[in-house]
Amino acid sequence: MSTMQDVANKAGVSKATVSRVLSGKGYVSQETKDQVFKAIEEAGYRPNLLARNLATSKSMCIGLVVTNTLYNGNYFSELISQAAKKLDANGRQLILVDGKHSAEEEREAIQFLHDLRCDGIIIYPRFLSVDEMDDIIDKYNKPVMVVNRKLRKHQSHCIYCDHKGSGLQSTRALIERGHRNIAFITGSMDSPTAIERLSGYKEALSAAGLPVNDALIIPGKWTPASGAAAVEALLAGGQTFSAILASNDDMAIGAMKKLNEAGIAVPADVSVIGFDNIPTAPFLIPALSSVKDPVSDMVSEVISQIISMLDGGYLSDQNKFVSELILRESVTSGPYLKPR
Amino acid sequence: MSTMQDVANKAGVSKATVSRVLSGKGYVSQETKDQVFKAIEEAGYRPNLLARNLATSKSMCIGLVVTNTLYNGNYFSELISQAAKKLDANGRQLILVDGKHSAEEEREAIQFLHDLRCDGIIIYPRFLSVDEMDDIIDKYNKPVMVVNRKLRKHQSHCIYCDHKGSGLQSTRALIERGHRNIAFITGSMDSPTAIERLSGYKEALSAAGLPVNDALIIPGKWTPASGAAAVEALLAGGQTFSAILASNDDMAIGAMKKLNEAGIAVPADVSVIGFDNIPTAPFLIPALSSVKDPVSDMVSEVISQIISMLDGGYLSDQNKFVSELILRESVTSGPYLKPR
DNA sequence: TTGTAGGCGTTATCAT
DNA sequence: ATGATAACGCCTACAA
Repeated sequence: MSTMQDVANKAGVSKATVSRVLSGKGYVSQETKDQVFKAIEEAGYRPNLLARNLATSKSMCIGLVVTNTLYNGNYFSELISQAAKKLDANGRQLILVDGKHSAEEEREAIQFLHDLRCDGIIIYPRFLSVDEMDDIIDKYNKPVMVVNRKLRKHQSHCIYCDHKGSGLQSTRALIERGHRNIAFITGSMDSPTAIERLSGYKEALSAAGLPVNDALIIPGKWTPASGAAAVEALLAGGQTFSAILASNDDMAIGAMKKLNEAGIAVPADVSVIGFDNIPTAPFLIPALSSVKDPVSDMVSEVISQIISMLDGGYLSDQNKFVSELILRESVTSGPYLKPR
Repeated sequence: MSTMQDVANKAGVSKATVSRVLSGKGYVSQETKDQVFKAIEEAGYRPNLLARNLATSKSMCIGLVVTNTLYNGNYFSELISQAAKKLDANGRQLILVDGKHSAEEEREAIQFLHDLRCDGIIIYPRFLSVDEMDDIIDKYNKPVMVVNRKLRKHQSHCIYCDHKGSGLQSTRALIERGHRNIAFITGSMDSPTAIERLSGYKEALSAAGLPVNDALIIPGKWTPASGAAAVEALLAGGQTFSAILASNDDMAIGAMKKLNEAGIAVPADVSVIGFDNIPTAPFLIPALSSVKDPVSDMVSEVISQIISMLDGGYLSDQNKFVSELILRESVTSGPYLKPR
């Protein structure tokens, strides 16, 4: 690997001059510029980014910590592609690090990014508490932004979506359309998102003066299989319900399948709403309504803010995103269903 | 940020000693070790990986170039999560770089990884020609592996899946089950994968003495919408067909939807096979057969080989993967269908 | 406009 | 067992 010194020798100038030519800063005569470029060409010279970053203590890289359990399908790919695209448009690179399966490992991932001297860090947390993240933001001297969580202290360093509100909104939509017995399939309950969606559901019921029936709340694990199992449990329990609110589309899909197998029509007999609005779902199940989780918007905003911080700008406080309920035929009122 | 020198001062030793303690190489008395650790703790010291990498010219990072058009759903997320997991198990990090929309940009992505002094590079190419990749492998002095393409020169630096073979295999399966008029929905024809799958289809027909009917070959673009459009074109053209082979599952899903809308039953009237075997598809369409693309296996193998090279090992030549045809009810022979 | 020299934070090779 | 000291390759005042 040829270095800057090699180029300098070949061009008959000093390292500093080569550096100037490359960075475009400082004055350099056109003549020497040409010589230098020629030498660069001849030497097949390529700058060593490690050395440059060390010297400047900048890396033009933004780290993203995502925890493994999220590495799933459309949601994840949209998150990543959005981040990569947006950063790239700013001449920066994305470094993706896996937060794996625990708070400790999420901490390590952040530490790694820190040790790598990333210009900024985006955390899409799974196990880390908001308080700890507030601490991390305090300690770290470069921009850190948290996605999908509302922080207590550093309110402008996070961006989130009102999951409780969307649980409330979608439940309310079902109620308004005449549903009284609405089953709810939860996500993994170690996830704040799952908890918030459930609480929105409960609150909407209470607000409408409807009872919260625990037998209609079935634990799921975000997967299609767990959605199917939930419906199976519902049917086995002989529950009466005319609608199902599943905490994500994958589970809604699993639920749909079980309903079909049981000869229960959607939406004629029962209505289903999911969350996330994955693109292929409505293609297959026109009847599936969904609450669109605004991942791309959130990621996009987070990156804008990091870049703004790096450029010495201020952070906005507009950090709460709302998700949009996309109603399809599904929510038309079905008959109260007592499965056979 | 405190440096090694700070720690050394605090502990009353030299930088070199601190370095020894940290790396575990060389002798250092237990006593000084303790002092150093204490000093590290007090100073909140964290090693600067940039400096370390510069000094060692190693980065413990492996770069992965994936082109944007692949940033899609399950296939992509499986690719990434597999890579991240496997590398992590070897104490290394994944750096994901976007190859964007052209050969030039793919080149730049590789260059970037090179300049970053990654220990190795994995290329999942889209626009780069195999010849150019052979050149790149020649020039680069660290491990480079290419996924999903068969190279001419560096046969052991690539790993690929026999897409033609799987097109052949799935077409043959349909023929064996009595289908004579098999429609084919292509992928984007600028993709070698799409071309190979199509050629497998044609070859299987010819081998069985069946005519290749161009009117049954409809161009698609990998998306569900294009799959739906393809079926629409098929129906509009009044074509007779009892089976559809779609070049991926997303298009198969779109095709299924159109068939349903047209009142054509799957598999009773027509059989459908897709490619990739995305996990939610069979959940939605039990009748959808699919050819499983062995992404995870390929990525896993590629990483093993890179790690082996880094450790001075040899490369295996077992670099051809076969995909598995997963038959569901779909391929039972349907009646020759002349759409109304 | 160009060159010199010191620094970025490590590692690694010598001595001691 | 420990300490100087020279790399690693680049940037950046400061001088010339």
